[in-house]
Amino acid sequence: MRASARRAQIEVIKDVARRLIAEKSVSGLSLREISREMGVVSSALYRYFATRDDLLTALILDAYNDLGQSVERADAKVAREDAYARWRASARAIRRWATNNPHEYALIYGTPIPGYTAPTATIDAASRVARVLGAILSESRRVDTSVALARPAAGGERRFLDVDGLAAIMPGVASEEYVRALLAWTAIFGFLTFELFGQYVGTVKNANMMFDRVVDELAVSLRLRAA
Amino acid sequence: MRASARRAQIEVIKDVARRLIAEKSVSGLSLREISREMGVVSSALYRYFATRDDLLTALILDAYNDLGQSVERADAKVAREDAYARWRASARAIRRWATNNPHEYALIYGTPIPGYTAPTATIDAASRVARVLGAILSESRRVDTSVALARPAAGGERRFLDVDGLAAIMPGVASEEYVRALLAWTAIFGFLTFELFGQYVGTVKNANMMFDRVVDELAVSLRLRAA
DNA sequence: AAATTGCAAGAGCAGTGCTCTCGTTGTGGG
DNA sequence: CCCACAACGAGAGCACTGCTCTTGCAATTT
Repeated sequence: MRASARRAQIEVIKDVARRLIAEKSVSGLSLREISREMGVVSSALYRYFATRDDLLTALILDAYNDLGQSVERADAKVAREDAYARWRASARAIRRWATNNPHEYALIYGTPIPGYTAPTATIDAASRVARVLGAILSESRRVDTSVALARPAAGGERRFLDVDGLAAIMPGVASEEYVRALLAWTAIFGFLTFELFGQYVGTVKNANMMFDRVVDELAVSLRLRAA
Repeated sequence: MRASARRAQIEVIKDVARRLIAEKSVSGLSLREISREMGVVSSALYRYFATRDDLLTALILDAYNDLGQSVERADAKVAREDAYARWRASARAIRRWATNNPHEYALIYGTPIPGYTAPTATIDAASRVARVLGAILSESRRVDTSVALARPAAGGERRFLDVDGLAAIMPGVASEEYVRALLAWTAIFGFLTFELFGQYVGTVKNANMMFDRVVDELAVSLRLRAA
């Protein structure tokens, strides 16, 4: 009974923190304000989070899992064999989550907190999105084994990539494609970072449409879609 | 005489601030510590910067210009007509600057400061890099007018892009190429953000080599280089 | 019923950004 | 030349922050 009360209290703290982050920003989040909102004294919070960064770490973990779950669900709604539709739906789910939760996006994809050593649990949660994208690519190759490599590279990927880790995320995908796969992943989040952080001001007027174009362009590059 | 002393003092403040940002982080930058380093009382700094954010804005402006100048110089060293070499040199210059000044990179490409309205002067400085990349693409099209558009799109770019602004940055480039051009720009910085903010842990082992591969991939996409 | 453990309260410390007032000192116009 | 003005640094102070420590109460365990 006491343990569940504790878990509930932790959820309350995180919820209030999320609300305050949404109102102000992450830098404007203060434990004292959370405690004031909760009608409790600030030192009480330290029973649940030893430090402000610990609270932020918990929020980061939740954010990664929330995003990951959103993308997994979006992907699951599409016919398994339609790789392009899955790719598009997943990418759009990422953007939808990011634009709906810009501050939490900033929390996980923005400037890291000074002591930027990510706990392993965080890395695990962070990979959920990558796993979805990897699975789409992987299964598309299983369906259509005829896709010829446009530019069969030298294959020295082991020198600069963690080939084993990547093979686990997208089994069956030729290592010559890893660069393009990572580039697509990077481009998706690079786009959102640029959009949300204001770098597109003066160039992109309708980020929604532009995003779809970029997603299509990347789909071509990944050969999930014909040019 | 007094005006120059004032300018000098401003430079000292910014230099100390840059050093402290490099040591700790931008969030760990405090005016009081700057003042202590300078052997002056903290309120004295307010004669030069009305607010902490004003100081940061000044540092952001300097960072954009420093990066822009680095890239301009790198591009200038390469034979004008060799578009691919210029592209690669410029991209490498961006990465070199970013890895040499990670905290200043975070300052300009990381999570924006709460009051995230960028002054116009900042936007101007920020576009210096884009102008270099645009010029490379633009002049490459002037040299080789035979490049056929791989996928002549519907041409409705006006609906989601600031076509006029983009045309000013890369004159002579067909608007059907704008998406790919913006994508390349986005990918470069997306890569650096992922690299510097730790998202590549567990996948990319040698970011240096991977970056070159990505730059080549983008060069192909921009048709600055044959596949 | 007694002992232990979890918890909130409150005071307090060192630090922050920022404001205000007060002498001092350099500078330009009459 | 000298004086009024403006710029400047010093210092005190306000409201805020994260975090620590002690105290007393309440719930759980033994």
